[in-house]
Amino acid sequence: MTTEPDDEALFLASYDPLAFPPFGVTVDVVLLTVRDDRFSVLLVERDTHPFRGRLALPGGFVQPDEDLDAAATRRLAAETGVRRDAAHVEQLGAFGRPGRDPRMRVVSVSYLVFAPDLPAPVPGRRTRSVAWVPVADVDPARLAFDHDQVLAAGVERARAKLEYSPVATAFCREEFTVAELRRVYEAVWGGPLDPRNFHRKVTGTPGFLVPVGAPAPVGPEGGRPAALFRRGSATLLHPAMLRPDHRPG
Amino acid sequence: MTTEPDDEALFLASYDPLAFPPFGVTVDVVLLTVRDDRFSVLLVERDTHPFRGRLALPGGFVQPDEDLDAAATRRLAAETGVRRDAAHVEQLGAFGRPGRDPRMRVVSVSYLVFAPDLPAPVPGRRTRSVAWVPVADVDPARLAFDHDQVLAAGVERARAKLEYSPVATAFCREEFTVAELRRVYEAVWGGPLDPRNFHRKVTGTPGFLVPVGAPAPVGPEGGRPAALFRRGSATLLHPAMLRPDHRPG
DNA sequence: CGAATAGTGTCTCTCAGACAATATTGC
DNA sequence: GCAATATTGTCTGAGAGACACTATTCG
Repeated sequence: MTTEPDDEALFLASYDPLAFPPFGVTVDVVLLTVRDDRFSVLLVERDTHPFRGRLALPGGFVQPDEDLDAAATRRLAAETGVRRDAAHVEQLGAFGRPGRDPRMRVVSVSYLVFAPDLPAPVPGRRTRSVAWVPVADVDPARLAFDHDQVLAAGVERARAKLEYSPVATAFCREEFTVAELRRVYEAVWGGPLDPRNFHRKVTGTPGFLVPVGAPAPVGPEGGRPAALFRRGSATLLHPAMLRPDHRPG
Repeated sequence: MTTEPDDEALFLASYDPLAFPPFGVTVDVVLLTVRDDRFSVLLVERDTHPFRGRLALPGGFVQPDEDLDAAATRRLAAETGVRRDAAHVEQLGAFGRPGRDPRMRVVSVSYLVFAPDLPAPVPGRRTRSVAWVPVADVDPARLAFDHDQVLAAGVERARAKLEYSPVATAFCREEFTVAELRRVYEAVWGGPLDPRNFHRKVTGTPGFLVPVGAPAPVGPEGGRPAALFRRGSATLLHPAMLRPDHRPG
């Protein structure tokens, strides 16, 4: 069942990588957060061709000996200052339509990142500016490449994932209140949730939240102080959170 | 906001695609079906290097002007005879760890396909043989490349997707009985389901199944004949089907 | 009729959604 | 006390799981 070493070596020696059509491989990062109760994405204004002056997702070419995940987290850190362990990172998918990049055939592997509200990031080398933009305010026609499709896929995945996984906590700081978590859900789903049912639900779902020993923070403008929580160990929520009007068809 | 044409043309003219590290891009297909009540995957035995003699998922290099989806359906048709419209096809993800292919740096975009039980497929050019293998019988260590990881991701995605989407019907022929659909769920999830609750559930979930006018097929070895159904128009199930013991943690 | 499979009804328990009521803070 | 926010409790209806029961076929 195993191949003979001599045979294998012979084959490798005669193999010419350039006989295969050359592709470029990039990573693009859909970095999402909740800022001022607005579900927002990090966009950069490109300062080089192609799509110079247009808004785009941060990203760039994968290096020859670099894993895809490593490339994504490298771009994330370089262009936004977010460290991998401070956020939720998952692969979103590959986008490779011929012609999506006018320079050459490029396949982009996109990554979805959830991070808590962050200080304003700094522009990178090829970017004129970088900014958080509320998802609802993004004009898809203004985005470079096929980043409108990538962003749409990331946003929809984020909305779906909040239902059955505890990743919403990745939008919060390490310690947070139930109300803060609820505002994350409300921002991502785009509608109000009943604070009382929400509270009962998240505190009653096993593994979602763990109470912090010192349960008394401040109150911003009055009201009873809220208890603090950290994220629990669950990777899936059971039962799931349900989007209010969610009637699929 | 838009770039000047002269500027753009100048840049493109001076651009050298080969200055970027060359990647190979392949598609791999995780083709799943239910055969004899067994959840099975199509594997080929490789007849060329690398991994000659080892089992692998069907796949191959993407052509220079070919869309990723098109490449996947092309390989699907070429190596298995399955047409795209006869199956459910979705992208699974990209796998691109350096070293996963000894020939060169290769990023594989994998596709997940659900098809009804099919006649035995024929081997392709670089494959010695091709066969349906029950998922439970696959030895991950015997698979070529990183196809153990790709297969595992596809299997888990399939199991999860049966919960909230009607894709299980893609494993059935165009017209099917509730019992046939139930055996699909049982094969994929690996355990028995209550036929009575299952029947009530699937027929009661809006958009999942539509009854066929002529509701009387044959009975294989006795028993009341079952009604026939086709898949409905729903893309998501509400409420979802639930895996029996599914206690995430 | 008996065996086998298809399909319906019933009961209980969990849980989502609506919303009343209580608790705890600042002013 | 009053306003504001946090948290608990109560009720109702949908639905999942267990399982008795009826329906329809073949031999």
